[in-house]
Amino acid sequence: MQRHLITSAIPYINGIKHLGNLIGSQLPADLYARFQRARGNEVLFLCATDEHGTPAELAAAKAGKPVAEYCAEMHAVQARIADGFGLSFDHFGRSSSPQNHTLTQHFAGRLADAGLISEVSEKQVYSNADGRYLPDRYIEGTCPNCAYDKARGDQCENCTKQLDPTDLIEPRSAISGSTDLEVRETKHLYLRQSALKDDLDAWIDSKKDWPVLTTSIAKKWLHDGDGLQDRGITRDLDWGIPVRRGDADWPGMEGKVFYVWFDAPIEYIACAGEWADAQDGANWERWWRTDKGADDVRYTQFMGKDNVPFHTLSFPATILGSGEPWKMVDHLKSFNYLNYDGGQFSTSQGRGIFMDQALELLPADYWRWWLLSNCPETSDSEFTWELFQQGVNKDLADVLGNFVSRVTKFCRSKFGEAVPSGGSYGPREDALIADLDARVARYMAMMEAMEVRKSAQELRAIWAAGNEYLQAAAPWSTIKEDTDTAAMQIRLGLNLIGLYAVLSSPFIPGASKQMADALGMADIPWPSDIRIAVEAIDAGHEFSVPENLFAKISDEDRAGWEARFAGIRS
RNA sequence: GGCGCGGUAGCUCAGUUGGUUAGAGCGAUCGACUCAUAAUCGAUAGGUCGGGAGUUCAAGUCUCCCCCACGCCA
Repeated sequence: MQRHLITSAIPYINGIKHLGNLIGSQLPADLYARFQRARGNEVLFLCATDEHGTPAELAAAKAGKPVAEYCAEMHAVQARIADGFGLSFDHFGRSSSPQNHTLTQHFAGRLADAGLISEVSEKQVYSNADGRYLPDRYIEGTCPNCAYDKARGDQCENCTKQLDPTDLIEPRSAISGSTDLEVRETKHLYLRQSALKDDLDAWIDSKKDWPVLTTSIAKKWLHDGDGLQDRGITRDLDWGIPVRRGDADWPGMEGKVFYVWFDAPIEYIACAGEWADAQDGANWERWWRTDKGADDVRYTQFMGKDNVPFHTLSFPATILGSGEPWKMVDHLKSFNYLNYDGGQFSTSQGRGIFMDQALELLPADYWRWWLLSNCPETSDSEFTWELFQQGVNKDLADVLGNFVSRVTKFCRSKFGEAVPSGGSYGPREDALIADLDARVARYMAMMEAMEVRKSAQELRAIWAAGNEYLQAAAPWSTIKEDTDTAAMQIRLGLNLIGLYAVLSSPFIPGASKQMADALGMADIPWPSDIRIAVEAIDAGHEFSVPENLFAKISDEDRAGWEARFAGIRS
């Protein structure tokens, strides 16, 4: 039995994610986790909310709530929606957990002991009215170059000139609008990633099977310009993990917190601790420590392309630098973006379809199937309502759903609601079994390789094979002169439904369960031999005719949704 | 402006280390069937593989130049 540690990039806390976010990491990660579990492998699938940083504070302020309370509420909302989409996390944690506080401080301490942390003095703008330091993008003013009056502290959007906050004319806080600002000298910690550059480079070079998208991004950061830059890992904020050196105070760092990008990936590890504590003390180190049983673990990360640098460089630098035997990622699967109707999905602009809205329209399986079968793997891909309607109607309703209908309804009308007996498989059935054998092998190879679109394509072909068989066997004709043969043909059809239920479960868990339930089969094992699998349900076994598994999306629905989601979310 | 990823049938996309008549699904057209959610099955049509030059016995697949779209950065 293999052991798979699987993590999805952790979604930020400030709001409900859109479908682009979903297909960019959580959904393919879930597909892989479900596949590995179905095959009988041991899986620990972890995800969490990323809760620290200025955007969380601002979102909380906008909602009129203390930030801790806001995060707790939004975490519950995201957890509920994730559940609605069937995302099968073993634990959905929080980067603000006590476990992550301890672990983040631990890593910082180890890195400092290893000489990989440097202290740097910086000048930052402090807002007296807001009672806090303002990062560059939270300072606005008039551009000295073009007189644009909404230039940000780091750059003028109008003339693209780079700026320092002190360059701005009449600078003001973007949060409160206050002009009561002053420049203060403040000390910060930097992670000396540059010292680990060669180690990281060698590590990346050892990953021959990673997608080009992944390695090319990592290589660019390693070698571009002056090479990998050191990175500030602390901030002058209230909300976050207090800067401590292990369990000791860190002189000079009082009142500061770690930067969100330092503590967020550490949550992958801390989340296992949260999981263990929720399981009444399960052993989490056997998943994460190679000296404590994680040697045979295969660790796979899923993420959008924008997250690649942090997962290939910053986080590995943290782990390597600690000098401790933590599990490093084995395979890193990254995704491009899903676009919405000619533009981008946008959380800040409310453009596109958000996860909660999607579930109001249709069950999760519809979205899961379409998104996964159109997954943006090699390049950005496009969501349009027309493509969505076509894909769902054809693949789910016509090919799979209708197959289940025609088999079960034909059997009910001719033989009753029990698997009919009589006849035995002949050449046509042997040919189907041989075909399915090859297709299932390809399907599994594609799933193992995390080739999401190709897996979906093969699964669809497996569904279609059932219709092809039925069309050729034509039990509705056979039954006129040979009842036994017709019974055998429809018995095979019913067995195919069972096979489809288990094979499809990583993609469409809901419909898979409906199929299994209709057959009265609680637990169908993953097929190791197709011939055995299609003889699993014996004559006499009772079944029921399920409601149509998938309703078609009408042109009226599509037009209505298209109009409803054309604007921005209010 | 620099860098990155792409530009393959009407649409969405596959095309390993260069090698027989460039593939799939959808859509279209025609036919078959009638058990089924007017579903299914079969067949056909459709591409000078963004443009140009080069290397090679042979290039969608390598090299160079150019054009276009998108993204990142300064």
